[in-house]
Amino acid sequence: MRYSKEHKLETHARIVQKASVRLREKGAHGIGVADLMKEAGLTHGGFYAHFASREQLLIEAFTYAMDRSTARWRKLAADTPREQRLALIVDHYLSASHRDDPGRGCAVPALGAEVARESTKTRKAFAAKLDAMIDAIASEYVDAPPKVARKQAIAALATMMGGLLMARIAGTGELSDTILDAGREAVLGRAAPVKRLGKQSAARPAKKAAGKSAAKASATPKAKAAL
Amino acid sequence: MRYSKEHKLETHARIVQKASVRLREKGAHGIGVADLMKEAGLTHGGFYAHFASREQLLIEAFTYAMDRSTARWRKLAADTPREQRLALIVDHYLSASHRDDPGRGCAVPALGAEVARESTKTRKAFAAKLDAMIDAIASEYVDAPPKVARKQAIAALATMMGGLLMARIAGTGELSDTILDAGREAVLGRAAPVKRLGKQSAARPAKKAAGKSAAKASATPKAKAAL
DNA sequence: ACCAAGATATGTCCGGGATCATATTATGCC
DNA sequence: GGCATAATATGATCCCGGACATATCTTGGT
Repeated sequence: MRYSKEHKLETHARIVQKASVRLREKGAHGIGVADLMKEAGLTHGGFYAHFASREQLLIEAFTYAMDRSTARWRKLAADTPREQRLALIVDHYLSASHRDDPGRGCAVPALGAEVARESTKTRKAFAAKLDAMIDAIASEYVDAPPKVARKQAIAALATMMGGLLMARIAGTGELSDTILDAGREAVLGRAAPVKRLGKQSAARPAKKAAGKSAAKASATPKAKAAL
Repeated sequence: MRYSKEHKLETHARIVQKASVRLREKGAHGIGVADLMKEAGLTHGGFYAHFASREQLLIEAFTYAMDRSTARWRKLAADTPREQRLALIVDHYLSASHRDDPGRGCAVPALGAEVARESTKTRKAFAAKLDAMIDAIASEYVDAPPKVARKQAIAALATMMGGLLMARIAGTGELSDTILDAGREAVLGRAAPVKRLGKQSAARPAKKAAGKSAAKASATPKAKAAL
């Protein structure tokens, strides 16, 4: 072969990476093939030498973005004492910087709804990565049986993703910050993350943090539904 | 005036309503002006007699969809004993029928991410309705101080919206149903809803951990329309 | 240095969508 | 019934995006 062995692979990877950023920023249909190629320093013509279709790029870019998030969490967990892992992840996830930088953030709040409308093939590829995400978080709920841990992980992720989505809709003002706070508190069960800025409110019923399984014991008649 | 006073108003409203359904189904950019007009039984030409721009229709359609959801919750609450209200709303929200019928469902999981990328004007209009949604749910947390109630409402909504989004990504299989379950349990503090809602996706035993303390039973009657 | 294969660029086709200008149709008042 | 006017339809324009056919450039081996 004339070109260096990895030349095309590198170019391909670069297209995917840059596309994954711009797609998260502008939406699955918010940017065209020509502009995506330009992001990688190329023109639109060579596109079909790399991808069978635009959809194929979408799949690769989505997959890449999801893998990056999951890998980041696993790495963060590996470098952190167990009791702090979940808090660290959640604090990063429900932060203003994540809210304000969708291009480098989780693909689910940014692209999930659009993915749900794409072809089955695309949706399933994405769903598989969502499943991996769930597993990564579930592995933090070590003291619960696998099925319970997965449900807890799902609940935590749902709150995180829904919270980030809501915060982005709200923009950057007070409501948005309150949403981020409320989400963190709900997931972490009012435990104070190491580096909270302010806004640490009164006691709330214990949540479903890494504690025992369901722990519905507290039987709080009213304030229930802490999550 | 030649035409009956409300003729145009009715047409306008019909366009908005039909559009709000199709937009939730196909995304904010997934359907064009011509097809949206066709939905209302018209052709595309008259569009600009009703709306200054496509964006204006989006704003009206989004607003309409959000108002409908909020109004439905308030009505549901008014017709239900206090202890069951939240459970009823959540059970409807995190149901297979809501998941499978985005056109009649909550606009946030369906359109939120796209709205966050629209013009400030559009986003703010949507955010205002999100705020109203939060208030509607917060009014169920009657025994907490207003600020706490709002945070609890935000957390509940985040879990609901994130859960529905995740469930739609997962499709209609077992993972998807597990996500709906996990979300309900998280929001309602592990109480199992008495029965599933109307149309069930795949045949699956809905008998999940129903053992523990029955915090709040939720006798959900049949339901069809979504939230 | 040369050159063939591979990688990228140029240019085009086709379809679709937003917008608007103009034509047609429907309505209710005289 | 006829007419002025409002509501809707027809048709055209302009632009953008995906796909692809073809041309040009780049590179490593000779």
